[in-house]
Amino acid sequence: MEHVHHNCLYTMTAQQKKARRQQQKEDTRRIILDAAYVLFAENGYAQTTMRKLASRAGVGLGTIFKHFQNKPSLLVAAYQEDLGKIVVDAFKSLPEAGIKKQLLHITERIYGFYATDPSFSRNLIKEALFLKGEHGEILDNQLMLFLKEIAELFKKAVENGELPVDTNVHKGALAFGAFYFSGLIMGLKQTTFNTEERLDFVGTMIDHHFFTKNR
Amino acid sequence: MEHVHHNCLYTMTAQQKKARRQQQKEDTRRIILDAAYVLFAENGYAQTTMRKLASRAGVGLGTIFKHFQNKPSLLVAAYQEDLGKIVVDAFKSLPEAGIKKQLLHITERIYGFYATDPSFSRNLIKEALFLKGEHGEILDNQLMLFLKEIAELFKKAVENGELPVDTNVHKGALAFGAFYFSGLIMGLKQTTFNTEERLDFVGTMIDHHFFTKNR
DNA sequence: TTCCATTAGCGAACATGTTCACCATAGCTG
DNA sequence: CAGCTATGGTGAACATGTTCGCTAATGGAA
Repeated sequence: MEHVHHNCLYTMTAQQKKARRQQQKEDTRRIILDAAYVLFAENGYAQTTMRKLASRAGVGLGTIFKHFQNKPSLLVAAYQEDLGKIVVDAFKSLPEAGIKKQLLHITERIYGFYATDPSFSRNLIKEALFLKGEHGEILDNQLMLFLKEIAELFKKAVENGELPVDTNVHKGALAFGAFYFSGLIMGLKQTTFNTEERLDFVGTMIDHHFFTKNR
Repeated sequence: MEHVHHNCLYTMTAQQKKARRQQQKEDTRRIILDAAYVLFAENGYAQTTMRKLASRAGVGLGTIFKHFQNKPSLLVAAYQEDLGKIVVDAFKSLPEAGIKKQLLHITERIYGFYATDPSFSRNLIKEALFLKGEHGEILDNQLMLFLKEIAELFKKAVENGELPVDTNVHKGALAFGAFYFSGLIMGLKQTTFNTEERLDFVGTMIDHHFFTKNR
């Protein structure tokens, strides 16, 4: 990443000039974010002091707060890209057959991420849960998109004839979301995340909710 | 509440003497807890500093930490009695007919509590979610008891013939728990808790999970 | 080019949760 | 009663997230 040199200013177009400062800001933001990602992973959330982070990123303490409202926002920002990629990957590698298999596939991928470091994941979930401000809204949007994608899977399952035609795909997605989220929280409450067990729970719930004939 | 006077020591039985110091400790704990309850309710969680609380309770700053591990524990301790009462009341005033009605009744009572001050409730849930230490375990036990009670309701519904005999009451309770919890979180994510809407969600989910004939 | 407004960058200062060494007393032991 | 131990009570000290006024440089305006 090569910075435009100061002397060249007069050769730049207006747009280039306009973009330069903004670009520099974006760069330092990136530096902070990357340093945060590493430090959080290496030393955990609480142990990663804003001062240590500033030092590691090579910026001033106050600079961090010019880019992120507070520590929780920074935590969420540092890991939402990762999580986003995992979700995208999960949807790309979807099994062809069966809505249940598909849902469990996605669940497994995401649980896998949280399972690698439960203690850290607890902090992440805790801080992300009711996060306010810019990053909170980003999270909400991602959640909304996620549910929309899930609903899409349900829609296809209905078209396949796997689910009855009167299925409300939106409600279906919400039900799955409830199972997924509860399973996640239950798993994280234990010291080690038992993915097997949690997947079994979600699978059972899906079975009962979507594939059981009652009375 | 009248304290035993120092001079009377020699007239006390061994047990009374033994109990005295412990009793005094319990008393100051109570004083702190009550002051915390009031201050949290009046000024909110973040605005209630440990110093203000110490001042209000008439104890030293350090004293608080002889009774509670940290601020989140104090928050949870201050409100888990309230919540416990609400749950007990909800079970006492249970409608006779219909498991769905019963579940929604309980849900409504609890949501009602959280709805009165969503901002505060967000803090409470956030801090209680993965709370460690003594108070975390108490919470877990209460949750377990709650689920057991719910399972009991399911069992009765099975005996009534309202639900099929092969119903797994434990799984049923967990499913309800997932709906209840998700509904709570969704509701609290909004600035004002729309109890009506959330109850509708939980009701719909219960209907679909327990009373829908699929295919 | 020169001037001006905006803002990224910065760290001292502040607020607050938490720790800890110390004190006083309860309550046991002889 | 006399001495000892354990511990409730205490606030100074500390660590850390966050704020805020300052500086310098960017980039637009005259």
